[in-house]
Formats: sequence, C-alpha cells, structure tokens
Amino acid sequence: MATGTALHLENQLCFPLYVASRLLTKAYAPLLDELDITYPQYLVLLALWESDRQPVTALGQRLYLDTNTLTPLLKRLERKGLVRRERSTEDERKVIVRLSETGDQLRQRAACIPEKITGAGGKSALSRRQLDNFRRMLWQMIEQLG
Amino acid sequence: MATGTALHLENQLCFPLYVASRLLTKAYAPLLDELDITYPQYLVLLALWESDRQPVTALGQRLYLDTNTLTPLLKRLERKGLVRRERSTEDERKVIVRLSETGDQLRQRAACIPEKITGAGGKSALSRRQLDNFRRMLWQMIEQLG
DNA sequence: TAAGATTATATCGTGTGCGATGTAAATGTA
DNA sequence: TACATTTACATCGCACACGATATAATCTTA
Repeated sequence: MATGTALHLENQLCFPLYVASRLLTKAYAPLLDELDITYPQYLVLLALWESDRQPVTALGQRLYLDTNTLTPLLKRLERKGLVRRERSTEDERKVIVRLSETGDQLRQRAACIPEKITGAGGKSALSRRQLDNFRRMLWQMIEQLG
Repeated sequence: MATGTALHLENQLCFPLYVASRLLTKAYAPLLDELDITYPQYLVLLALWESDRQPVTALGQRLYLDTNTLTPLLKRLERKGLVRRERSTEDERKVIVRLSETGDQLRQRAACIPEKITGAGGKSALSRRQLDNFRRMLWQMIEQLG
C-alpha cells in the first residue's frame, strides 16, 4: 500500500463492511415494516422459527448479542405479542423465550422476504458463486473475530 | 436452496454481514479507546484527514450518514476539541467542519491502527487476493444499494 | 455444609442510526 | 419582485449495541 494511504477510507475493510451492513439492513425496512418489526427483532424471530424455546443466552450466542441488548428487545417483542418469556422451573436463573401463536404464524408472512431482498438488487450484481464465496469469507471473518 | 431453509440464519447474507461489521468494529475499540474516540467518530476523522473543511452534507455523502446522525456526533467531536464547526459565510445554510490543531495531530497517533487491525486477525485468515476481492464485492453491493 | 466463584439475566448510561419534522437560507419561476 | 420549491442543517423520538454494574440462583470446593 502506498505510503500515507493506510488511513484512507477506501483502503479500510471495516468501513465498506459497516456501510454495506447498514444499507442492506435498510433494504429490509419496508418489508419488515409490514410485519411491524425491526431488523434485529426479525433476526430473533428467525432464530426462534428455527428452534423455539431457547434461553436468552442461547439466543445471544446464535445472534452474537448480549443480554443487555436482548432483554429490552425481547420485552418489546413480548409487548407486540410475538414471543413469551418464561422463567425456567429447572434453573430459575434462565428465562425461556418461546414464540406465541401469533409469532409462529408470522413465519408465513415472512417467508417471501429472502427472495424479495435477493431480487431487489441486494445482490443481483453478484453471481451465485460469488455470493457463496462472499458468505464464506464473512463467516471466516466472524470465526476469527468472534 | 432446499425448501423451507430460505429463512435460516445461515442462508441470509445480511446476517453475517451484520455480525462481521459489529465484530470488526469491536476490534477497533481498544485502539480507539486510547484516542478517546468511537468508531463512527474515527470515520469522520478519516474523512477529514483526507480532505479537511467539508460541509456536513459532504461528510454525510462520504460516510453514507445523514445529518441526524452527524450533527450530534460532530458536536461531540467539537466538545472533545478535535474539530470546529463554522457557519459558511458564502452560503449561510452550510456548516463547514474542519480539524482543530489537536484533531490534525491525532492523525499521527492513529497511523498505526490499520496495521494493528490487519495483524490482529481481522483478516489474517484471508489472502491478500481474497481481501481485495472481498472489498470489491462490498463496494459493488454498496453501489447497488446506495 | 458454608463460603466463594460462576452463571443467567437485568439495569444503566452513552453513543449511534434513522424516520419524521422543523427552520432558515438560497434558488427557481411566473 | 413575490412566492413556491429546494437545500442544509438541526431536533425529536425510538430502537438498538455495548461496557459496566447489579442481583439472584447455581455450582465448587474446602
């Protein structure tokens, strides 16, 4: 790298990552608005649709989020009637998060989101192979940093 | 993609992007702590070190941020004594942001950050070629979405 | 088994992001 | 030149992220 250019925005890796993440999240907004949820709330629901009834910390490990972020978020999801939070009887420290009937049913309405994002130019400029490669690099990076 | 797996976290592109961005930002934290700045504040400084004296909107275009985010952030940078905000005399709508003496000097202390991040495993698992490829895909995506 | 360590969750404070709205300066137009 | 429109910035409200701290339950171990 040429002298003195290390601090240039273009040469950072973190900056385009930060921008791309925000822009792609923003692309979800109109679709998630229809479900009256935010993007992080959508991620929690994805995790629960995959595997219902998880303690808060398990959700956190899945989403790389701590309870200081999750607890208030889960309370909001509970207020919306999408999940329930129940203190575990076996281990009173744990709070088990599970989908409500409504939260479970929301899955049907969310089913179309991935394809809509894919089609919306979220990644249409990249080939399938590039995408897989891209995803693999992201996960490699997460493994390194996580 | 197999039926019913479109909603799985692994198959999303946005999710690993979101996680990787947060984790990489977090990797900067200890380095930026020494300079008493946050990651978005660091980005503003990078932009100013590249090109000083920019109106708020120009900074926003560079960083893909709006004034609702930038104005408070710039005020915090001003409180720290790193930048100055001055109403333009030619166009009284504009506020020109420029580095203070201290803000300018901070560049020296920040110079080591990129290499420290690179070395810290931020991307050590990826070859130089993979990295360039990765960065290119990110920018391609940003162009699509921005 | 009593005391210390660990675990699971919650709370607090600060700093973003961002949609929505407000306001003053500048520009376009009839 | 009046007046509508646009531009540049600021403000407000809400929802994250996250470091730091608190608290109760469980586990360890002497």
